[in-house]
Amino acid sequence: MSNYYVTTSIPYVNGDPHIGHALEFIMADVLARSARQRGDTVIFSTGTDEHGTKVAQKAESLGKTNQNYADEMSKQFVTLAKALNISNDRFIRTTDKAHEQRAQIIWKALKGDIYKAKYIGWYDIKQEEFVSEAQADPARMKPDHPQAYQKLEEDNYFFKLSKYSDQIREIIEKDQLLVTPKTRRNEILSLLREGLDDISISRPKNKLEWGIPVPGDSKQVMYVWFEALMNYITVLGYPEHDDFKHFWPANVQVIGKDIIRFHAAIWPAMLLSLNVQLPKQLYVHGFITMNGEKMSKSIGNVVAPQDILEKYGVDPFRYYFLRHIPSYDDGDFSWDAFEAAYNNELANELGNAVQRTLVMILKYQNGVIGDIPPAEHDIAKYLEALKLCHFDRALDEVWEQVRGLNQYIDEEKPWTIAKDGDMEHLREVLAYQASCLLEIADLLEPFMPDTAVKIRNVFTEGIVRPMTETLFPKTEVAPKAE
RNA sequence: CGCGGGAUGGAGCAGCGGCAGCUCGCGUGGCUCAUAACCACGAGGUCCCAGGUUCGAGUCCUGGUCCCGCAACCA
Repeated sequence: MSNYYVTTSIPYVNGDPHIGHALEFIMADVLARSARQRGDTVIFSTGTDEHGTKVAQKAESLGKTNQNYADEMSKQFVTLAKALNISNDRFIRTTDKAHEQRAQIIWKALKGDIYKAKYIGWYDIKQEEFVSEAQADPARMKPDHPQAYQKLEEDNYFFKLSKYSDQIREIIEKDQLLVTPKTRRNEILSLLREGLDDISISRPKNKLEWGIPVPGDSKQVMYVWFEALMNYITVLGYPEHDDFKHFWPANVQVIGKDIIRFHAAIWPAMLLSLNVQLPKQLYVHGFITMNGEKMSKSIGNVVAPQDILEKYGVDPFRYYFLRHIPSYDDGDFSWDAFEAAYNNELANELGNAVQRTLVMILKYQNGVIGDIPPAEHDIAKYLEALKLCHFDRALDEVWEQVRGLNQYIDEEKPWTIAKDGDMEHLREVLAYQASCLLEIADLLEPFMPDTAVKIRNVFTEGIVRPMTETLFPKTEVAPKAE
């Protein structure tokens, strides 16, 4: 029995929650539920990232105050998490007073690696932001261009990231910070081999006031990324709270592939500078495409998580994204693929296995199961997959059992046994079926918690309790699905 | 030659030196307990291209083509 701490990255609130956020939520949720299932004490934290330029701009364009806008958006993410049956214990907002205060404590603790310098770069006057050398349009660097950039300099605080390149590289090479999957590990290692440069970690207040004030400098606010990363420990009450002492370092931090750099370079450097342990594992998931295309508002192919949830319900949603989006790669969503998975795998294979077992016990034994010996299949591969965040493979393993059960029923032919009148043998066969389903329910628990409960309700206590409704009703038209 | 990843039957993936495999879809047959569900069998692949190493290469090496991600202020 140990403590287990898992986090998601905290979504930036400049847009509505999308499928990618949902994916990350449910993946982390599987880890949390699975840890609880094996008896660990778990803290599962998620939240929202709410400061910075984009949020301020968005709020302004909507005629709202920054805080009001952030409040509304944050609420949407809370709603999504609820709708997805996410079992998070904490929900941190970077505008929480506690976070702001602790961020300032952290800043002070990092003092030794922070210095003030001038940032010089091309500045886009209209957009009110610096443009990186790589992204800048060369034509606009010439002064006679109508929208010419300005060469501008401003005071910034910098963090000595460069100092930590080698140390972080070694830690990742030794898998003390395990980066999963391997390809992501390679990616970050090559980045670290090139060496990291120091990063700017503040903004002048006269350009952007929507941020946490830099302690001791009323003219600067913290750069949003730098401060957002701190949420993983501020939520535990760094530095003095017991939760921090007992639950840090995190067992797994779940992130998307677009933010590896921040989590496998900047964040570890901050922790090293604080003299705090690094998380044990960083799991990096991919992106979801829609019918093979990138989802974007301009293409107009964005599917909101709510659309799917309304039509099919939570567990099928969780199931599809955990099994059919490759855990180590990008994946695709299409209504066709979703429906196929729903009908074949959930309704036909699993739902029907429950149904036929249930009906036979009712029909042949008046609902009495009798003694149920525990079915003990080898779940080593399932556990291994789960440990490696290979959610898709873990579910493949569960379906091996579902399929195995259907084969078993077909081979034993309980209906024939019933006709032949060998009631004791029949009882053994049916009890074994029930036992398999109970085991499947256990394995499914982290992935489809509601379904697991429903299956257990039917078969526990030696007597069948029929379901009030079909487990996964099949239908083409929008079902009120379970 | 900035860095990293990928290219395997209609779709999604596994295999990483020894007869090319899995799931879905498709076809045929079987069964009847069941959500027209279940089970069995079958068709379908020059494993991106060109060279090379090897008795033997999706699997290793070299070169090329195409796709994807990252590339110090966008979180």
